[in-house]
Amino acid sequence: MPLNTSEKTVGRLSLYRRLLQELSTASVSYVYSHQLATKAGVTAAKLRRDIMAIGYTGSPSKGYDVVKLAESIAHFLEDPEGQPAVIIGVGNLGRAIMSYFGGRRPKLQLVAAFDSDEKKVNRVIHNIRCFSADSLEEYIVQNSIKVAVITVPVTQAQNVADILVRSGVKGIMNFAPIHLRVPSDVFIEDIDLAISLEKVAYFARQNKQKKEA
Amino acid sequence: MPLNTSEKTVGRLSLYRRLLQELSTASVSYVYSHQLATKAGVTAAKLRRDIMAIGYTGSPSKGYDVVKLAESIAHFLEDPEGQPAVIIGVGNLGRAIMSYFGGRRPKLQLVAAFDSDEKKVNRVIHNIRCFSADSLEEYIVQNSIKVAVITVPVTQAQNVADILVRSGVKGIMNFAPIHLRVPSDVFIEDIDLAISLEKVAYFARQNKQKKEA
DNA sequence: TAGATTGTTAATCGATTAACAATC
DNA sequence: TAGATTGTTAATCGATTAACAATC
Repeated sequence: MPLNTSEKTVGRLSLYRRLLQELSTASVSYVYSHQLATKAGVTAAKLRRDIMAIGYTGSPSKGYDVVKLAESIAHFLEDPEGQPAVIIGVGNLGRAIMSYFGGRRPKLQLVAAFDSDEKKVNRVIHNIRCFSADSLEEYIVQNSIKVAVITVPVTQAQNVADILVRSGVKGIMNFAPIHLRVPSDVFIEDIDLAISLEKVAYFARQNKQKKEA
Repeated sequence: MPLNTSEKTVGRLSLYRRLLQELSTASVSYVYSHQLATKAGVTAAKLRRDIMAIGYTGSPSKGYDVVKLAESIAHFLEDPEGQPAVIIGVGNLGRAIMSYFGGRRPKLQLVAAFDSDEKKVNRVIHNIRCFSADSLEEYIVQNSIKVAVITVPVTQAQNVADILVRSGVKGIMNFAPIHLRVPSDVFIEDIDLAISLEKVAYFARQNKQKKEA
């Protein structure tokens, strides 16, 4: 099981697993690379390469065993002991994320939310309890949290990130539109909604220009 | 102004512009490539290459003119006539996105929301009016909408995408965890929150394994 | 066997990086 | 001029694609 799997490959494996789970609930036992690849929007060769990378082997006559491949990917992606995660910032976006991930996956759950607004403290939103931002560091250390989601305003994001890193967090999903400065051993996934929408608008427009040309 | 600018380059240009606007409000007139690059989290050489690509030229003695470069990027990214956008799906995530983009940029605004739940129709949420999903196609055609955001449940996403494409939409920001099938001239930006969080968890864990090794 | 698959290697493509000349 | 920048080209790196051998 190689440690140097690329970010893109990991993302695709996550996608394959979800599609395999759907097939599994539909009582499909085997799937060919091109069938799964079509659902995932990738080429069959790329999918085979990804699956090969985690050491799983298909059958030339039957294709891939749906249940076994899903388990194999889960074994690759998931910590068998589970990975609790926290979210900091219970605004509109934060609450939407809490709703999105509330009890979604047993091995990867949002277990606590934090906000500096005392009115939100001790409320339970989408089954996740909200704590005071003052208790963030203590909570992370005591519960050995390694994964966090940042949905605070941009002005507070770096400060929150510093606390997270200091407390031992090693992976951050960041919605604040700022490049967070963290040590190289901390993984950051930036989700910049403004940039994404601007990209969509740009390419939607380019398309128009092409047609007119 | 080349049409074949890569997706990544467009995203970075969007980021540069935001940082330039911040500098502008702080009354900074000139900025060197390495200063701006540090804020953006890229190398100075890459930033210079990106800026070169849109035909803007800096000064070896002063660096880049903050206001002029921001205008130059805006001219590259934005439609001078403005690009209205719509959102389909007024659930938790949809409302958060509406809050996020409500009146953010004059040239790129969410002008309408759509939902199949009649209880939401005609309500105004974060300054955006909610319409019936039945009127989606008519609205898009009449208002020449080219940009849309999909925040409906996964089961409805492809159906919505089909309506959007049929009505003339050319760019879609898709939050539903499904690979949408659209013509090649329609740009799709997939934002899969589950995959993103799973990636973060994976690399947070890898880090741990490395340290232990 | 024949056929369609899978695993694997070689070729291609593109983006990034590094190095250098041009400029104020 | 000297120095630090910018614009530009060449080298590198990695991912993707294409081609082919191995397998059931």
